[in-house]
Amino acid sequence: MKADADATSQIVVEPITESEIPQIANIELIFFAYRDFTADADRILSRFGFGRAHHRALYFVNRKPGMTVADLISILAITKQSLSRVLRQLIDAGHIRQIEGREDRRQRRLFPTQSGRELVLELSRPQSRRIDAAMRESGLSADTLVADFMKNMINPQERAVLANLSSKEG
Amino acid sequence: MKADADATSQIVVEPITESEIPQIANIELIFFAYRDFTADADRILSRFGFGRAHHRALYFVNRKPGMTVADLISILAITKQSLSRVLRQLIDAGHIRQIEGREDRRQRRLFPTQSGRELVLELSRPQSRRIDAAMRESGLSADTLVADFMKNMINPQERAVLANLSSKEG
DNA sequence: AAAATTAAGTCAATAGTGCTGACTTAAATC
DNA sequence: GATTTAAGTCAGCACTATTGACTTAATTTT
Repeated sequence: MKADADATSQIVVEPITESEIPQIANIELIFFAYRDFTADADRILSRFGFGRAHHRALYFVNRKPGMTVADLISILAITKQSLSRVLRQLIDAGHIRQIEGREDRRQRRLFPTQSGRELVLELSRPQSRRIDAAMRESGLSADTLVADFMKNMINPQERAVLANLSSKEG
Repeated sequence: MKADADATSQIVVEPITESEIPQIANIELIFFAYRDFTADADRILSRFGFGRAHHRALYFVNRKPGMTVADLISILAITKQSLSRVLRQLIDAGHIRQIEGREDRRQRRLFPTQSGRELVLELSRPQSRRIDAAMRESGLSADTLVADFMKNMINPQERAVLANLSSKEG
């Protein structure tokens, strides 16, 4: 008993409590939920030798066809050098094509090909189904509470970027 | 016009629609919400030269003090080799200590130190506040809808792991 | 008691994703 | 004509994670 007391001195034996971190249960749930949410797509991506970076790039190009390289770098918040490899692989695989800007010929406007569209739909479908099922099972199908909550989780200054993505204009 | 039509053949100009992917708006919101959610902790971690892997390991050791190395590997779903470096750095930094199992002396039971507890609280506080604020702003404070939704986003077979984390027994 | 299994740790090699810095090319703008 | 901008490239580095092979010590099985 004495030896045990010595060996455990300085350590903390009590788990974190809700009194210390009120949202501890939700922190954990979000961690596991996001992991499973992304795992759906990860499995499909690995068949193509792609990773999450490819998914994100392909996703936004499909969401806003005709976006420039600079647009994509901005929305992904990564560097030009980081994007280049991923973009090259997507172009080489025939999922994305670059077209010289008509107004500004320095720009390379990014468009999905038919296969790029098909791939992004294949990646998005299980994610959409998972959200849909979770909403139904939680009795949230009819309202916008999930969207409201997620919006409020995002930094206020970034919410403008989202509004732009949902808008009709390129 | 003819040149343009040729140049854009095979590409897709239309964005993804909700008729193709019903939950497209929520997919996007979840992506940005999770990014901002983790960014809070990332900033703090970088001050210590730590990454997300350290956060996750430290988190679960604080959540279930006395867990074994095997427990942690299982819950993080990573390999022993991946964990080893991260765990070593956390031990060297004095945030985690290993104590030989009393029943099974092959086991190394993991406990946070006082500094480990303080660090995990510092990392968790902004995440807890963000969730709390988002719930209040969405009018969800009073009920368990967020938790319900997140639970339903997790693969059914993994929900048992969560129940174990929340239980009183080690 | 010997053999097999288990928990943990280690060494080596590899992959994916991201970073910084420095530089080039071509086009647009001042 | 000079400067700035958009995109691309080269080189090197860091972090996180992987697989495979192996060691050590302790426990369990036979």
